[in-house]
Amino acid sequence: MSRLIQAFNRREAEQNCLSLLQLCNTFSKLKQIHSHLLKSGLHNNPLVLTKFSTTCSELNNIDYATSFVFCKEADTHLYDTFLFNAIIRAYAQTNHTKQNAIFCYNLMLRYSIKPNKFTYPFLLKASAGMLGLNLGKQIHGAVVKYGFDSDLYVQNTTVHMYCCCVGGIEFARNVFDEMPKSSAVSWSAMIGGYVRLGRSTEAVDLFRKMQFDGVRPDEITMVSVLSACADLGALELGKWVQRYIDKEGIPRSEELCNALIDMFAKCGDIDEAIKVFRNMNEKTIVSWTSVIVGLAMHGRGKEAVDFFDEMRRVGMKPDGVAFIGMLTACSHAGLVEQGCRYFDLMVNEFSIVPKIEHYGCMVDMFSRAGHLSKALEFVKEMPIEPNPVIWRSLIYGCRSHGELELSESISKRLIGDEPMHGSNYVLLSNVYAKMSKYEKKTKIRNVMDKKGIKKVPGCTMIELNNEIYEFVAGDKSHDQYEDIYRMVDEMGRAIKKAGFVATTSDVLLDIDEEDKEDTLNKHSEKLAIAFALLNSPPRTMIRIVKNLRVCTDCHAATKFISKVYEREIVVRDRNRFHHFRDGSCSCKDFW
DNA sequence: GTAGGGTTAG
Repeated sequence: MSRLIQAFNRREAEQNCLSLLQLCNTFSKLKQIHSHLLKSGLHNNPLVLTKFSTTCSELNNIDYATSFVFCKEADTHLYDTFLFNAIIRAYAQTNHTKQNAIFCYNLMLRYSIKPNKFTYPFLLKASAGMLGLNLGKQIHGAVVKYGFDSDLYVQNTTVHMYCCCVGGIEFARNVFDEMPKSSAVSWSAMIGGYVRLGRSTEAVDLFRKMQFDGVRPDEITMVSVLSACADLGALELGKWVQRYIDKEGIPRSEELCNALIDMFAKCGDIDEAIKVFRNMNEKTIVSWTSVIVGLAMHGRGKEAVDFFDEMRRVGMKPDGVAFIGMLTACSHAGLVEQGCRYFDLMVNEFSIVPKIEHYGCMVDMFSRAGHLSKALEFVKEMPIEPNPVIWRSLIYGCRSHGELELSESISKRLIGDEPMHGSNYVLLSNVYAKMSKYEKKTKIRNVMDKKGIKKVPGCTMIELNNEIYEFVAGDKSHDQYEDIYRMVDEMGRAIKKAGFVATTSDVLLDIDEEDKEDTLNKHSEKLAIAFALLNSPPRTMIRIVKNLRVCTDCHAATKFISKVYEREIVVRDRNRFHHFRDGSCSCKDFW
């Protein structure tokens, strides 16, 4: 090696050194090269220095390069834009080193090294990951000041950066709207930004505008659009997107297939999701996990277990997310023993350190199944501090299994920790309602009113004839609302005749029985179902999406509706799917 | 010699 570097002339030595670095694939080799650099004096070469830094970064050890480049003895005359770009890029790539990227940028300015148009995408990427809107604005300001804001690459990264900052989406949209020219990348960045914020309707609208503007989407754009469909539960739209992808010859990348699987699973067509999965040539852990999570959401725990076993047979190694899927599957299907086995398997065989989410799944599983003391014991033995999500699953379990005192003591604590979080009050008040403690329930309600705490309003979406409709409780904003309410009344009479008795205990308000029933009848899911009965052909399936958990009364009523009106009704709630058919639900009343 | 957007859970 030393002979190679000490070649006849400096130029040749430089070239040799660059190719050595190019081929270097281990850190020990790199150290060897480093010592030869120092001996031969080649460390005083800007090209070599930059390549050295890039190689360090590729071997995940950028700190090694910087400690050398920026040491006290270093020759600062060697610093140039390329060198800084390489280092900033390396730091921007890794989540926990992003602030170093900004630090190096400041250092660069201090040495009067001019940033160029390549510097800013790295910096914008770094500030995107740090979520600081002010920092993002500063970098954007510098971009404008140096005149790099006319560059398409820089513009796209700026849009992405603002999308990633809390409260930055409108800034992103401003930059996006001002762009004289755009590419699929610009649109994907903006659409992806809306999707990440859960503003899926806007994402879909923007996709439509993209087509109107004649910009050809690529497979990355389609991944975000599918993600929006999944979020909305818009199956028809999702199917249309799938046809569009085929028609336009957009390549089906792994990620695109994964997004298709996820879309079908979240839109209620798990069998189609499995079909996409089976047709994939190369399945990744994400593909497997998406199917497992999908099966879990549909309460098909046994099949999820089969899938997991198949995955292991073909040699795919499960990761922490796959185990979350499995634990959720067990939880939703009441497979407590299986769930415990998977938890042990994860820890002991796969050496995965459980995160709070894994513990959350376990607590949820125990408390749903009514093993409340087991759940509490588990919480006590957890090596990490339980979070409010965990306490809330305990209360949910308390409600289903009549544990009044336990839920009161947990709620007290939760309300102390998060006094403005509405669901902490709603959960407790639901426990009271379930046990007919109406005075206590009213008291909670009054506390909420006094503190100005709002319950998240229930909202149900339904897709019909290429249109997405939204309903909230007592909604009168729809053109057809008179017909809808008439239909709700008719539904109420029909199911009563068939033997349905309203379960009024979930209603928050303390009013007399008849009024309670009236309030129940205005629940958003009932409005959506009535709307669907009015506007879709007889015997066709009805699919609705609810933002909260479905309430006991609506669940019971929907069973009767499915029988009386001969309709299969698929409800996606915040947690899972319910398939209602001929008077019963796929969740077997376990949710 | 350097650059941009994406998928699984909670």
